[in-house]
Amino acid sequence: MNDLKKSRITARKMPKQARSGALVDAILEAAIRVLAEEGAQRFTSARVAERAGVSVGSLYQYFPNKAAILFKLQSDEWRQTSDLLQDILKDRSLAPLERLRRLVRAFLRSEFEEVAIRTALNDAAPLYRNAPEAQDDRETGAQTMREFMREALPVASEAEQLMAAELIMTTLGPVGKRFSEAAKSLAEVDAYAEAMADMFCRYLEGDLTK
Amino acid sequence: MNDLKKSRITARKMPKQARSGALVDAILEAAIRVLAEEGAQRFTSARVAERAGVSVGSLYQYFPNKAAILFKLQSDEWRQTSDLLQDILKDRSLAPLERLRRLVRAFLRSEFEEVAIRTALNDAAPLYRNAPEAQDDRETGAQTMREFMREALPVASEAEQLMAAELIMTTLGPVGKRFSEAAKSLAEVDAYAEAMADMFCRYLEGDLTK
Amino acid sequence: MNDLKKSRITARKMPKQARSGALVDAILEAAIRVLAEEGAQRFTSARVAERAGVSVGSLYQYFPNKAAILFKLQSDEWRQTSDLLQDILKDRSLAPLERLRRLVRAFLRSEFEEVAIRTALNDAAPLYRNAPEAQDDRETGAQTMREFMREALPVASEAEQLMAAELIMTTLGPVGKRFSEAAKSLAEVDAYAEAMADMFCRYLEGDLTK
Amino acid sequence: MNDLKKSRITARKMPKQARSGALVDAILEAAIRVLAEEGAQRFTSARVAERAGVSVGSLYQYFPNKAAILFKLQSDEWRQTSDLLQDILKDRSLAPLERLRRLVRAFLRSEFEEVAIRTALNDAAPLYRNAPEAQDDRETGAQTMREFMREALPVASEAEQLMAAELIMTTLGPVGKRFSEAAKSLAEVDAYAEAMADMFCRYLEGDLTK
DNA sequence: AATGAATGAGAGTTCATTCAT
DNA sequence: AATGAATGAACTCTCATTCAT
Repeated sequence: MNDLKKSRITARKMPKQARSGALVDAILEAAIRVLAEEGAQRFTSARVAERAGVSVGSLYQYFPNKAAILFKLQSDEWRQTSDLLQDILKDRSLAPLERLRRLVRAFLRSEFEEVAIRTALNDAAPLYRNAPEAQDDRETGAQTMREFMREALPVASEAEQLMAAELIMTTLGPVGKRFSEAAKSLAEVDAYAEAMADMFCRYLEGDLTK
Repeated sequence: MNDLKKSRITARKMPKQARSGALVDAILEAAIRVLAEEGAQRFTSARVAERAGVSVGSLYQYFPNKAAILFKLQSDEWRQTSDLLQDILKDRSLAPLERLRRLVRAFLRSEFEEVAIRTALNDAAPLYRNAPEAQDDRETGAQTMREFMREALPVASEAEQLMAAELIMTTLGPVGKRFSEAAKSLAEVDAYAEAMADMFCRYLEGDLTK
Repeated sequence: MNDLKKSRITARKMPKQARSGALVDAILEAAIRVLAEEGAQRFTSARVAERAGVSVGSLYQYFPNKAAILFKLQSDEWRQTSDLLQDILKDRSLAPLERLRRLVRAFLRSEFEEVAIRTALNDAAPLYRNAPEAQDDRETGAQTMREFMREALPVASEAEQLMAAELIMTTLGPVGKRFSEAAKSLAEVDAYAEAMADMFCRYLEGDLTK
Repeated sequence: MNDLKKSRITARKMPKQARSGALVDAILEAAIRVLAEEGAQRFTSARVAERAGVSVGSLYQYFPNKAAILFKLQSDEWRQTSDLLQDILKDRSLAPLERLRRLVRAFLRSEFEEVAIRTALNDAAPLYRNAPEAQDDRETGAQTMREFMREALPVASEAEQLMAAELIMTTLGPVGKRFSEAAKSLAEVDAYAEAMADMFCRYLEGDLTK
């Protein structure tokens, strides 16, 4: 494989027209299919182009290199998760811990629906991990979680709030993935979600009532 | 349990056949060095052989393919973790939750010491993951954790015990890795360990006292 | 001399439309910049078009292929040299050998000013060399030199005159280039010019006084 | 890197040794054939390997990259020229200027014999020019020429000697190439050689008798 | 006329694995 | 047993040129 000496990973062209936007979409969808059906190892630029019904040349007109495609995919995933966090954690109509419980459930379900892609994308991480922009996307979600903690743990110190946010963010991702890989049915996913949510809630209750 | 040659990451000498054992060890040590210093992407059989001071041909005499080397490494890692679990969780001289706390601490520290290898090994996972034996190694550790749960959560139902065991096993690994990647000092590692242990303990206390 | 476009043929006898003339100029200037700044290897039609602020399509409307651009550039260079030869060698107010000396000096200085382009253009020679028109441009300069020799070597045989003309024309070009590459200052360029002129003059004096 | 066997461009006397030596030779000979028959633009690693009856992989076992092959070829050329200079210029049984005349003749003839290769190799110069070792080979020949000048121009200043050496070395190469490209017969080559030699000799006589 | 998206052959290079010695 | 030369498919990426809009 190629090393990422030039980590210019942001897309080459901004899709001005519907046409190129469609092409970018076609490429990304093809990329997802290749990733899900063939795995990270067989994720090649030629294969993606072919699946997208596009020439390799076109592919490279929209993405500077293979890593950029993967990065875009991952970026979209993070945005999706970030949205989920916002939608659920900021909903003040529910008690904080209830929100957290719903988040865990929603997150695990969304992971479960896309196990194949998420796993393959994870396998491909070494290819795009070094890109500096990768951090930005994560940060948005992390921020939301920290805000949530300020609300959920009003009596805890700031350090405790930060640690709680970090611990839960860190746990949610990889553990969610593992569980959605292991689960065989939606019911099982929900069972796992319940257990994880229990763990998180009891952890936070400790800091809440101390 | 399989009759896999026992050579762990912290190389221990082989009993059986001194010669081939030494060779296998040399290869595995070289593999670790290549992995840690050059990363999963540059982990090639030629490079491993060269670092081991062995010909590629010899390498293929002891390992059927590149994946087998990685698998062995991973297998050793699991055995190490398994030993850790046994040593700590079965020590009845301490209260269960104290044992769990110590386990988390010990686990994170051991991860921290070998971040480079563990990360690279993880990156290489797609190459060896499909091997069926992979499950066996994990199972030993999981078994130990389940036994621990039976002792720690005597009043909980078996389903609850199983879920608790699975949840903690699943969390320990990837979250441990993340934290040991993020940590900059041993003190920070310990802080993370403390938080994780808190989470686990409060979770178990819930089931313990219900 | 510095500005290629000043002595360019297209600038003078541009046919059809002033507009396309401007476009051609823009392309050629961009081509020079690309050549000088990026080198022959990175001289691509896309790059030239972009630098010229023109679409690739337009580029191909004025030049049948990439080689044609390079050929035009080279052609302009030859015309420049040809003009230099005419201006200096035909100036009857000076003694022939003094004219030759001035030519050498002027030529080396002009080469020195444009080392980057000339070197890159030379590197790209394989791409345009096969064009048959290439000879024509050279011929004009060669003709001037032959006429000069008739005047400078009146007692020599025609064969000697021809050979002298060819030898000096052949030497001037590549040796001029080499020296202007090697030289670090204008003074050094002049020193080289002096030596070359000495060589030429002594050579011609031999035929002159035989 | 491997130690590359020395083979000249005219693959006359290569003592067959180890297998790898033969392979390197086969590659270099194939490279010459590709260069001469197909030109610099079609000089690709695949083509060279195929012509050598070898796999691309083997090619890359002996040369780190394409440029290295070209560089080796060029290096051999320089050694050859260097040898020629030594053999002829150091022969004290002849008068200096007679030696110079013979050198010019011999050089032009050897160029003439290998026009195709030398031209193609020159076209490929951009690919290997940047290698720092390239200078070393040139230096040997230049040194010989300087020594010759000390002998041939005993009364001239050192600066004059150096300039004469540089001027003649610089002229010999590219002008020799041009002439051998232009010449249609050996007789014509010799005629060119005579003219060049005249020029050099008259130039040196000026400094000799000043 | 002008555009620039699309093409796809072709380039250089790597590497897991084999097998004659 | 041990070696390491040899293989060649596979990979990423480039670029001259065309052609629908």
